Amino acid sequence: MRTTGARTSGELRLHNLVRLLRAVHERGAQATRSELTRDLGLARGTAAVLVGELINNELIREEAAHQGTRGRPTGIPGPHPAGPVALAVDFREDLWTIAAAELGGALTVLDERPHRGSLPVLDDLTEAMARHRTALAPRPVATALALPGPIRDGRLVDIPALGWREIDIAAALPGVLVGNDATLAALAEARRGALRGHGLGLHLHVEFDLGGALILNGDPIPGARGAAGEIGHMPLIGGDEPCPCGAAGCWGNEVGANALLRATGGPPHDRSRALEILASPAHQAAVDKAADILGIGISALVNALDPELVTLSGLGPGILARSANALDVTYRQGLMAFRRENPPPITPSALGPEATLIGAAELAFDTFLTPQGLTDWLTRRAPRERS
Amino acid sequence: MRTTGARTSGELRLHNLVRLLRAVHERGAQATRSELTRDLGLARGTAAVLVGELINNELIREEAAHQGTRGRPTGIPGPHPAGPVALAVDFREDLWTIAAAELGGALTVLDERPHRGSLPVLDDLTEAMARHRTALAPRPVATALALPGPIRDGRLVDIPALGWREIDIAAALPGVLVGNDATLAALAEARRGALRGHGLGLHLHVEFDLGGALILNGDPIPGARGAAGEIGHMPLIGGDEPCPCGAAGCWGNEVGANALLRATGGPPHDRSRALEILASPAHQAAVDKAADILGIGISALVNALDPELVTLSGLGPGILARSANALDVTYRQGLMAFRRENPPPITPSALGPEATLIGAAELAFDTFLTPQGLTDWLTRRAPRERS
DNA sequence: AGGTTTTGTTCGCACCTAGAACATAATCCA
DNA sequence: TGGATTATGTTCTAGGTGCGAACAAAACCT
Repeated sequence: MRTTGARTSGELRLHNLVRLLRAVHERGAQATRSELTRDLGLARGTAAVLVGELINNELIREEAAHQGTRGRPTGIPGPHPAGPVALAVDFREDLWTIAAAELGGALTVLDERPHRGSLPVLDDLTEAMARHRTALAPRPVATALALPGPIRDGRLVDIPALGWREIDIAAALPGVLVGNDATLAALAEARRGALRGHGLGLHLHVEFDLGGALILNGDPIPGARGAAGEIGHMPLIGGDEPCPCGAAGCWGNEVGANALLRATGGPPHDRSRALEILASPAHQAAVDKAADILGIGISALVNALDPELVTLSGLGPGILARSANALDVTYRQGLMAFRRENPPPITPSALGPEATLIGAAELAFDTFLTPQGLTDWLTRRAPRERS
Repeated sequence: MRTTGARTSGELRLHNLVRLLRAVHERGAQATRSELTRDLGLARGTAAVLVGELINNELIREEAAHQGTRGRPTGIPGPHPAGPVALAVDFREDLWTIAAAELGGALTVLDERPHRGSLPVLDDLTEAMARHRTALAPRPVATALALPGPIRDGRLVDIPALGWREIDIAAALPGVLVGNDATLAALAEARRGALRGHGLGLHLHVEFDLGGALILNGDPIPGARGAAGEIGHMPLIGGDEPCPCGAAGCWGNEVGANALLRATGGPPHDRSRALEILASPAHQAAVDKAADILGIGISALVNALDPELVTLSGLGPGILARSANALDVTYRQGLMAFRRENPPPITPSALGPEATLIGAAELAFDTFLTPQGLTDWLTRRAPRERS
């Protein structure tokens, strides 16, 4: 739970509204009102009042539950057709996607366009975002953008594959939350994937680079400057190979798409060819090598951080599918002896390629599903409604 | 803040009592009632009721504040002479110490005894703990024990230097909270040291081994099996040197007391000689070497985790004092380029050798300064008092 | 069709905190 | 030295909240 706690009887109501709305969202708009009432420890009467207030304010709407059980039928609180939506944007090296998420997490792709990576693409993106925002008005409550590179202080972005350096994204897209793609994939996994319900988990996102995040109780550990998750930049494999990041010997370089392309003698920055390599039996050795290194790195992180579970997204599941054995050997070898009898499992993401968008939507809703966010919504529509 | 939030108007009172008591403790029993009232956002009337209730239940007592300001004088809520205490035990390889901490953190050493490390020492310790607990009854509310080795699931302890393997400490000392010494030193630093007030910090504790913890908002990130903090067991320095932990190439082996002893040709497990080496100019090279490795390791952790600040305790401050330059060179070299312009500072602990005890006391009080802990205290004394 | 079960609805009650009005005790200043 | 000022403690009322009991409703079971 991320609620900070009420102090006055007035805040109590607000906090319980947030708790209820959050529970609806977290459970994918699947839970019945009676389940929510029980799980949140509310009296039935209180729950009725809270649900009513959310419905009155167009935050949720209650639909009949499918029957089959005894007793008076209950309802399923779900997204209101005029209710809040989060805008989620996934900006990849070759393509951007805009989607809208409603309460519960259901995603609708609104727009998708390939691009060449020249800077003016940001203008196109800004225009498209503004267009969708006004088209959906007043429903959008927050917008979040995923970017494939380190982000400092929520502003400055480097995207190595496009040659972008220190782009001030906050100036280009004011009011938009930004996050690293790997961190957001991790967030998605924490909320709606294999990490859900676990206390401490480690998620790795393999693309051109290797990124990831440590997840604690459903939230990624945020770096001081917003640049955590650069988990690939540790010298875990000996060697002094210089890394584009400026350090040397970074293990992440030997795992991602570029490593596969390099090992098989192709040009860099070609994601589709990397996928082919992963799919083709001819390149088993290159994939095995990446899996080797991945195992070494994960073992080191597990030793240091002791997660319950490790999940992989991006190219990770492909590597796992092709070279599980190679990975497992180096993984176990690198573990401290006492961890070997029951090591944290390494599992593929449960979410597929939309993980990053899902994570961005969660990030956006996180700012809304708070006492402040809810207050804004309620006061904004106070003038109109009064029933 | 670690309060989870009230749900009912009844819980509200309890949560506000906890918030107030926690604030008293966190601020070292230095804050005045009017400061606490403001900082917690309470009405003066409410604060009066809460303070009164805490006083009535012998949790705090209010003393006159030193004057000098205008207006009606306020009081300083501090520990009650019959109020709760936490028992903190530091078990080192050669010595154990028992101390009592009162609200606000003031520590009194109750007992201290050198030992040889044979297993019956646990019986002596148990006896001493029981004796002090009954002598102070009914004040002790929790006991926490710091141990110099990894702890699994809060039960099984390995202490390499003593040859202890898989000792079931929960069976030997039922009802006692146990924690790794490095993790508890980190906790102390987070609550009452240099990490206080920072969001994300990294603390390293250098003794025979190298341990530490990542601190988020005042709390160490807890490992899934209680065995996080084994941060020294990553292969960051090349080489295949086997480590007693079962893995190979662990950087922590080249930093601690054993590394210094090895480099200068002495027998292992001699802490006082390690301190001499640190103090003697004749062994500058050995200390420089340890500092080198420490810099490498810290840079890798900073790249991956992005802390605001790195703190060192145990032998760390000594290494820093002697070889700050050597450390700084490898530290900067290992950082990603964009982190170099403003890298997180590396500072010595502000707490000295008592850090581990302080951390144990904080751990114990953490279980008391909760709605549950407070309820237990209040109901326990309900039969007697009623004023 | 009547009994059973589960849930929604209504309402009185106990509890909490805010805030206003007043009391108190220190400093400041003439 | 004594009144003005200021900040804080104390007291009390009002508004708001959730709980829980009693009742109503709507499904399933036999």
